[in-house]
Amino acid sequence: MTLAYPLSDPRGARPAATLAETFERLGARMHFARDEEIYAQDDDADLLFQVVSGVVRTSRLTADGRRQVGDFYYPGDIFGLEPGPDHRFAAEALSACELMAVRRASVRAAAGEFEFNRAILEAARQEMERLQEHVLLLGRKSACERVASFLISLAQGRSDGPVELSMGRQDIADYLGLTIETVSRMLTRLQGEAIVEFPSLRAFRVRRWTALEALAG
Amino acid sequence: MTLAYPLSDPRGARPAATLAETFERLGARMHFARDEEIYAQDDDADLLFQVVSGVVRTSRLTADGRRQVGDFYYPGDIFGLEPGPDHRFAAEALSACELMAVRRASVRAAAGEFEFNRAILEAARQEMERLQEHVLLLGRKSACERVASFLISLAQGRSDGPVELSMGRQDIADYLGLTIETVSRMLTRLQGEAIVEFPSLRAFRVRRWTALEALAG
DNA sequence: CGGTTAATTGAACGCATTCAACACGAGTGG
DNA sequence: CCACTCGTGTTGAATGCGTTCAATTAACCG
Repeated sequence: MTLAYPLSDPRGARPAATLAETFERLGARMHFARDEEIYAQDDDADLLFQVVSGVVRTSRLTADGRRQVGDFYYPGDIFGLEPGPDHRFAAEALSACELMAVRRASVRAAAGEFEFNRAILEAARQEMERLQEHVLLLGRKSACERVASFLISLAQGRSDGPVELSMGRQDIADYLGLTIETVSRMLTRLQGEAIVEFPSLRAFRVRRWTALEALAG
Repeated sequence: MTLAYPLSDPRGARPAATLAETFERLGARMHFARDEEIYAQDDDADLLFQVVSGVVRTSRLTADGRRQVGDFYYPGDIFGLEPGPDHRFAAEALSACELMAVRRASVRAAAGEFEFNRAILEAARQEMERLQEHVLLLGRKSACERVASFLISLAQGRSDGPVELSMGRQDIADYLGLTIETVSRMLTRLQGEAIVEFPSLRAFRVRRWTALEALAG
């Protein structure tokens, strides 16, 4: 990891209008290489991050080695916001990443800034929404439905152009609570039914949206 | 549902120190009978609730009838905080309930934007913690581990006295992402190994804590 | 080209589900 | 007090989905 700017920089500035601006003002720009750890499980949750470029994965390891991927974070997303004083999930760079980081202390110092507080709350809400959706997926969906849901969540918005798959099959499996083999089988099946198409291993295109949505449960 | 006090009561009071105090001051006391709906899926998320007595269950139904229980809320817990403008999960009273309810707008008006955000954020964090734990459980734990984890979460704190099971087997199953039969089998097994003991269907006692924790994964 | 890692495919297994029957408890009325 | 019923929970047997283990293929990079 390389640090471009010093981390602490209160500098007594005025309230920021947007979270992005606050990160720009109070934050430090950081760079992480592919597969580099951003923070570890059980680390102090001191910093709050916003993705500028690249993709980040959060994950948690159980004692006996099983892994659960929490989520994937894309440019604009905020992560590192934790319930307690330490990180329950570790964070790693899926690809080369550029991040903005702010200390919690800085957040507190700038606490008068309504907009900033509001933005953190907004981030917490997004996080809750992701988590609720994830609980429903893991609790009540079949393997096929999970994979279909996952592809939809990646592809939605991107009209019809090919969507990049930033993560490998193992990451997808650990995110969906499946094995890598099952994920592979489901992808093959979806491709066989001409619902999605894989120009390469790391990119796909949705061919039949309604069919995919029907399969997502 | 019966309403003891009017819902809106700004009364120009001072900022509250804690969310609990805010509930005491601004909230309206509400009563719900067993199995009564507190709010429905897709209702406007206008109110925020705190449990005074009784137990509340949140749940979500999929189109084809599968149900996922979000969580169970006990006295002191806050629920109803949602990411978006409407409720993704419905809430029902598991037993006869006494709740304090406040309008979001009331809290914001009375406590000030800052206090409001701080308190809500704190509640959101607790909710996130529950959700993260739930994701790990649903994604990577076996049926036995899920049931053991569930019993532990209910029993922790309560030294060794019998713990009440406020919910039926179906609720437990829908919370753990299992079927009612599987839950029953696991409970029978834990009982057979003298790890827990069931004086009645709706109460249990932990006999061997370390064994139970070992099984929880 | 090899050499290496990631992904797919196949076959056998096992855990949880499904379907079905049975047991238990609480409430009701004879 | 017992018989009846209904809801809830338990138990058994068979099925199936996803896993596991193993082998093969494909992609990537020197």
